Amino acid sequence: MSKKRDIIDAAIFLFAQNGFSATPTTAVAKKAGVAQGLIFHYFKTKEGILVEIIAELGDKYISETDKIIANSENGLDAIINIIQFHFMFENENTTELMVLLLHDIPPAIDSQSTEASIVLCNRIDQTIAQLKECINKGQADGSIRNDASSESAFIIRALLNGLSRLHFSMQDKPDYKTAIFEAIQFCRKSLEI
Amino acid sequence: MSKKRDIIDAAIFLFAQNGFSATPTTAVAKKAGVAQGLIFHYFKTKEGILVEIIAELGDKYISETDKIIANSENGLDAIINIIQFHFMFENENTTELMVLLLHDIPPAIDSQSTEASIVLCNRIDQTIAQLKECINKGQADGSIRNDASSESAFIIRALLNGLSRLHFSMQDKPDYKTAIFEAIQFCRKSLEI
Amino acid sequence: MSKKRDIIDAAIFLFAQNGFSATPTTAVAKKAGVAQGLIFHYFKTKEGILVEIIAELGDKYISETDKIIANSENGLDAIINIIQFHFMFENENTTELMVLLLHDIPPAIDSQSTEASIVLCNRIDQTIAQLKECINKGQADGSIRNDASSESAFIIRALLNGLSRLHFSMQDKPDYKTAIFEAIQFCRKSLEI
Amino acid sequence: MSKKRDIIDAAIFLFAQNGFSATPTTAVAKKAGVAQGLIFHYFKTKEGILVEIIAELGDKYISETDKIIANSENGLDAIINIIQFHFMFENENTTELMVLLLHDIPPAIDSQSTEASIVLCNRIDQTIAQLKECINKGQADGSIRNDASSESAFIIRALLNGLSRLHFSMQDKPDYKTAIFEAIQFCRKSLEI
DNA sequence: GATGAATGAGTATTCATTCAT
DNA sequence: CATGAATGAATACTCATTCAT
Repeated sequence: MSKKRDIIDAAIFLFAQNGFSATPTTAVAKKAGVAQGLIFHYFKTKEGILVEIIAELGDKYISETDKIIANSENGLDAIINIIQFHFMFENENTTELMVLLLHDIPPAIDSQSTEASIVLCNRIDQTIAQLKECINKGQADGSIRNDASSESAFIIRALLNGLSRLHFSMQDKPDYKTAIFEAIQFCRKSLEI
Repeated sequence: MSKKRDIIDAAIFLFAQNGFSATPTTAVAKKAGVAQGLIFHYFKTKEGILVEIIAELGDKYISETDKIIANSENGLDAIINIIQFHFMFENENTTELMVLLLHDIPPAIDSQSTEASIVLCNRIDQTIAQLKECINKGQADGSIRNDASSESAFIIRALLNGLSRLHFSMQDKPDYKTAIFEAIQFCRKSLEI
Repeated sequence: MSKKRDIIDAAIFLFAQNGFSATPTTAVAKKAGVAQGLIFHYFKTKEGILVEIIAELGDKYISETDKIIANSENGLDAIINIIQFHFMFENENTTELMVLLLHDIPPAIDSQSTEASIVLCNRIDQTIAQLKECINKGQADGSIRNDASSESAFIIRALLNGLSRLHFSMQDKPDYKTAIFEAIQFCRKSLEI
Repeated sequence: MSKKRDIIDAAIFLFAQNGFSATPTTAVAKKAGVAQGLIFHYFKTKEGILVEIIAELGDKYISETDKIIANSENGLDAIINIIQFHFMFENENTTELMVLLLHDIPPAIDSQSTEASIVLCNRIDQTIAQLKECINKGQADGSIRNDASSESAFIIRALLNGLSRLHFSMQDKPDYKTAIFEAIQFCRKSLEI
């Protein structure tokens, strides 16, 4: 199973660096130190590697945030903790996350949806559902104001993904630590009673 | 110059639908009703089309927001108006904007930056600079609280881009009008005194 | 007629530098400072330029050698003078001659002969005929030994063209002046009584 | 390795017939009976085929002439034998040699040198070095006159290449057997004491 | 499991040539 | 005579994928 792992790791590195479609399977095989054919033994298609990367990282993210929600005092606290976790996660899984957020999969629109984009959207959907759950919980436990709509979950997800994307792609990044702190304040002020 | 326009329009449509790298220049030529060679007469490379699309739409966005800033009462008002404009712009230029936000340009990292990604980052930088200007103005005119850092500009940009991206790529979109309203509230609560 | 001349001069330079097939007509037009279309106004095809270059230089060479033959004392003297002239000509028309000798025209074999190769072979044939004439004359006037066959003309032509080719294409050229002197001695010893 | 051989053989035939740049790789693949992609599996570029052809034939020529030199009685004898060998070699490897001598490689001048031209010049250099060696040996063993300069090696090479070129490209070839005999006499008279 | 030869469809780009102006 | 937009056929090279070993 070690060689399969080598292939995935090589793919993460190369997809993050050059993009999915600009990375040939020959390059992945070379970096992984295996024959090109072995890739298609483990993954039916090139996209199969991407799907596995997305699912793996997405599931890891979701299971971690699940724990965070379970361990938080109330709904608002859970959201704050998720935001903090997001940036820690981004920091520890920069390369992998770049594959998810900067990947070049055709949009899942017009029935053209690819398997990778379906899996990715599914994982994002789950994170939005988690945030919604937190908002509902927070409104129940009194930590989040009642007029906050559940659409806020969508907004927070957009904010987090958008920040990571900007972080990855911009050369002139602002003071990122401050930005993270600001992001938390941003959400807190918007949600708390 | 009409044929050049036809090529750009065809490219916008196809890049938005299938992604940049999944769109062959033959398809662009066919849709534009011109010979394939003409594409390379006007644009040196396939990426040249993308660069022109990005620059064109980016400049349009920036010049509009410039006007909005000039016509707003104060700093906070300007930001609110920019957010509203953003969604109107997204609505009126959905296809073009999908090219900018969903296109598959390799990340501008590791010196691998492509011309398209450079041009795109440059335009995003300008929009961030505009937002910073609004924050500074708002703090001067008393419409924005003094402890709001200029990193908020980065956050608002991330929020807007993130929302449009989610909007484009997710199947189960939430009630978007509410989301827009929420986004404005989100920012207002976070910035106003 | 000045622009036609500009086209020919540009073509000579570029064909010599990059080879005929590696030189696009756009490059010729650009260097000549004319529109690409004008090339096809003066020359029906790209090969037409090459044909004109070959014919022009070939005819110049032949008419000069004709004069040399007429002015030489005897057959052997004529050949020696032609050899000397050849190297002077090579020196004064280096670029043009490179087009003739290094050009990449498909071989005139298997009925695939191109117009350019026909014109070139025709000119070479004429120079061989001139040398044959000199040998015959030399045998008549007693300056060339009788057992020298008329195939020597073929050999001398091969020697001259071969030397120029080597001269053009080799980096480590030997002392060329000595080589020229040697070439003359080479022929003299072989032909004279 | 058989398919690689098929590709080379097909390329030799087609390059000789139509010239290098006028031969598409599709034609080579078709004639070789392989998929076009296989060409680029074995040779990185189209020119790679040419390089291999040149190196292969050049090395064969050089190793044969090395043997001839070793087996010759003296320096002059070695040169005479090399000349005879050259024409036998030309006869037995006509097609391959046409690729070397008629191919359309841009001149190795102005730093524009292609890999093929570098390899070719290198092989020609080696044959010149061999001839020089023979002249030196001949002057030592008394078979070649002392006032023959080592530039004669350059001249003999020019003569042989020039003769083969003329032979390949001219329609009206003279009695070639006589020409060979003459060429030998030509050199002998010029070199021997 | 693992290799790498072999395939063949795909694709950006080039370029001679035409033609309306 | 002169331009340069427009054409369309040609072509080197890429690359995911298959398969015999």
